[in-house]
Amino acid sequence: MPELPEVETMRRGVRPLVGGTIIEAFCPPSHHHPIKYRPPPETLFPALVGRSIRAVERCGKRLLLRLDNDHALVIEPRMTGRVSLNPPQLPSHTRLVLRVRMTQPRGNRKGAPVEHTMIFRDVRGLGAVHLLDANSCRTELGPQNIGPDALDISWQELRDRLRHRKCAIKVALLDQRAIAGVGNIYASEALHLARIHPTTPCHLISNRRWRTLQQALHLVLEEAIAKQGSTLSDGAYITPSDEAGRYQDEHRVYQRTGERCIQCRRGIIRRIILGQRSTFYCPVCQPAPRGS
DNA sequence: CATATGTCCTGAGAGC
DNA sequence: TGCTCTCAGGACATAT
Repeated sequence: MPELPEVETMRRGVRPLVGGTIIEAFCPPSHHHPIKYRPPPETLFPALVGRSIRAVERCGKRLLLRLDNDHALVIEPRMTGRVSLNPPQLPSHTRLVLRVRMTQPRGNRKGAPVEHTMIFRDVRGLGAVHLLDANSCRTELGPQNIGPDALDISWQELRDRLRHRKCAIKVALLDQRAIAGVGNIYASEALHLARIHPTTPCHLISNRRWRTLQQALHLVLEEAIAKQGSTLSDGAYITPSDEAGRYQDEHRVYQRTGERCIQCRRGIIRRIILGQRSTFYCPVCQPAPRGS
């Protein structure tokens, strides 16, 4: 499931498209249910042709291609969406194909045209592709809907945004309006590193622990980016160059139910359900909050 | 406003 | 072997 590190890996992989011009955009014919396109495909795809790509950015768990007309092509991978650059052939469940011609090929004095193909593929089809104008970008990706990026947020801001809540800290970390980029994997991982029990109510967390949690989030996310994200047993996530991520091997608790904790070497990792999502923790490192 | 629940979707795996 | 069932969870809509 692409979270911040996986989408950041996508962003870095797709960076070679910057400066190129989109010469073709389409979705190959298929029998599967269409994903959510906005505007609908018959408007969206033609609107992309002829546009050049100014920048490739990440907004929380979304990938943004900034275009030369102040629009942005926003790709939301959600559960099983992934991008590939120059795939050998079009795989099943391909939802978008962009052919991009590089206008100024680097290190190529003869100027032979260089082309790239970027595809967005989404097996379960829960993802979305949006073409937003400048105004929609400001509102839909603005602070009303997307909180500060998890890599940029200070511990004080994290605290101030969550400390009034009574819900479990694990649930709060998944709220993209409070803090952007954290998903189910990295919420469990960061809480374990910070030694905070996932059910701890936000309003019971001390200043010292908010700071520890922010540092843990930062560390875990940076570690995961360095390993190009986590490819789980379902294999849903893969890097743009079709390599598996390697951070799943470094997971401290996620999908490690029954294993011995590598941090304290005593606890046995447990799995519970919080907010309808699997949550993993070590009962020794992360003692239950008082009164539960 | 905060929080809880239902919905979408497909393929993998379990169980019979 | 082949069928049916359950499960995975990010974002959003709707309800409380």
